[in-house]
Amino acid sequence: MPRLAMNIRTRFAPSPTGFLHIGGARTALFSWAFARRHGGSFILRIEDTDVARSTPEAVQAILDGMQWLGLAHDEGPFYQMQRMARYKEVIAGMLEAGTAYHCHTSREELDALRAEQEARKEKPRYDGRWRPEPGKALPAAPAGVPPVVRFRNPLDGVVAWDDLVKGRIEFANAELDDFVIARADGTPTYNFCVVVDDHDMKITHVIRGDDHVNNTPRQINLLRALGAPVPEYAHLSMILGDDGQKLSKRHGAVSVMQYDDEGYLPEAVLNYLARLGWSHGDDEVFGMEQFVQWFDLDHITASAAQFNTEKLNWLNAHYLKQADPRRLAAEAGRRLARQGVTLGDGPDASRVAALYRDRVGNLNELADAMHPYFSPPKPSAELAAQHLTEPALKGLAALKARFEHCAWLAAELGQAVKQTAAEAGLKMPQLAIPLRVALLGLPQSPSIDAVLEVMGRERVLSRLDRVLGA
RNA sequence: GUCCCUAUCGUCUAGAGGCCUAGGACAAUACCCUUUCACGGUAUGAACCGGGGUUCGAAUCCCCGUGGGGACGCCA
Repeated sequence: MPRLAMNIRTRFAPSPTGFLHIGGARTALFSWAFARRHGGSFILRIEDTDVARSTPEAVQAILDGMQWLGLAHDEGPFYQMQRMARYKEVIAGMLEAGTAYHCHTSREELDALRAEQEARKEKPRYDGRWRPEPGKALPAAPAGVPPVVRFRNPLDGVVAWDDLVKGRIEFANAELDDFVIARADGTPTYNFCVVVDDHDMKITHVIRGDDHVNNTPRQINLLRALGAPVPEYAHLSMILGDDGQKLSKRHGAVSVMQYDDEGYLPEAVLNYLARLGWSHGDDEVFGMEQFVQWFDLDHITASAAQFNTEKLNWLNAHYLKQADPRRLAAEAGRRLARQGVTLGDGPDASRVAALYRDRVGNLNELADAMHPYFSPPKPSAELAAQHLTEPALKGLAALKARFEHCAWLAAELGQAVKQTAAEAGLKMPQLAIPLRVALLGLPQSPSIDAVLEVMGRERVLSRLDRVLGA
């Protein structure tokens, strides 16, 4: 494969106008995996030429999101605003070579032009009125209107490329207009910077969102005008929200960091994203190491995919079940601390976490489940009335006596509960549930013997005292 | 409006002309396990957008239609 011989270089190039959302995260994941898969380099580039909308907070949010996901870049982050000198140099060269020209059309004129074209049901585009042609008389440049620089796009022929996910795509040059590459204030625009950067950074594979398909022919023409090689392109279709609607800042698009807040494990989010629009036969559950070995651009779906929170939840639960209890205890501890609960003088948090990791769907639920172990429970009046009845309390008293000198091991403790129930003429649930309410303030819990063992004799006895009124 | 992309169970998808009476996963339903609640296990229902071609044969190729999406900025 020639692909193995060349040094694969991919990039993720977000604009810092908001948080890193799920669609961006998947684009980053695929670019990262492709570079990793081929032993290449993954570059992070911040496209901040829109000075009005870019913010340092957004840059940080993107960096945080990438870090949380564990998508490390090999080069960068590069900031376009720091590459101004280079862009201006290229623009000057193009002006010199005649592949770009000054255009003095005002915004008002452009608006009028667009309105006319729309009225005629045509595709709105610049009409080339300032485009120099042999034998064409250009109007006199109006004074006081700083010109923009436009790219001189070929008039006819077609631009085509073999998109690595969508197959061959062709555009007639007649559909394209002479787009602005530098604003009146001299700052370069997106389509221009991308081309210069991708070229300078020797990007071999441009993996990006579907919404850039229409920019690609312009960028290819620009690349040709610059005498630069054209990279491979892979356009990823978009991700729709859970409701099938497209994601936008005001509808459904959430920061990847929100998944952290909601108790998702990064490996679950990553695994979910990997399977959203890409597949490896029937494989569903796999870690990043495996993903990198399998990943290719041939098995990416060309159509849009709908986000499915339920499947993400299932993967999250799956990863929770096999996560290291110490890590889970730390994560739950972080969350409990926010509620003012410390793990300090409670039972072994790792053991508690181990008791619950296969019963909860996310870290917040885990924290909730662990909560009663670390702060005294307060059974509601309803629960008390329902379960802490006269016969149940008698049973609990008997149980307490037994617990005082019973060996503190799950098997023994389970036996103790069974025997006490039998002696008190109670069925197992008739004693086990009141016991749960007494210890945890809840009628449900993991196996009662395991709960007892983890909680420890002292804590069990004192909690029993509380309900027995001793 | 113009251009571009796209179309398999509710959802994510397998499928690259015969292996498909279309497979897997999530979700759903039922049952089992069980000291509670979960977990887990087993089973069931559920799809090739429509119409034309091409071919001995089409979910797979082509065309048209329809649905969905994207783009049409001195945003990225």
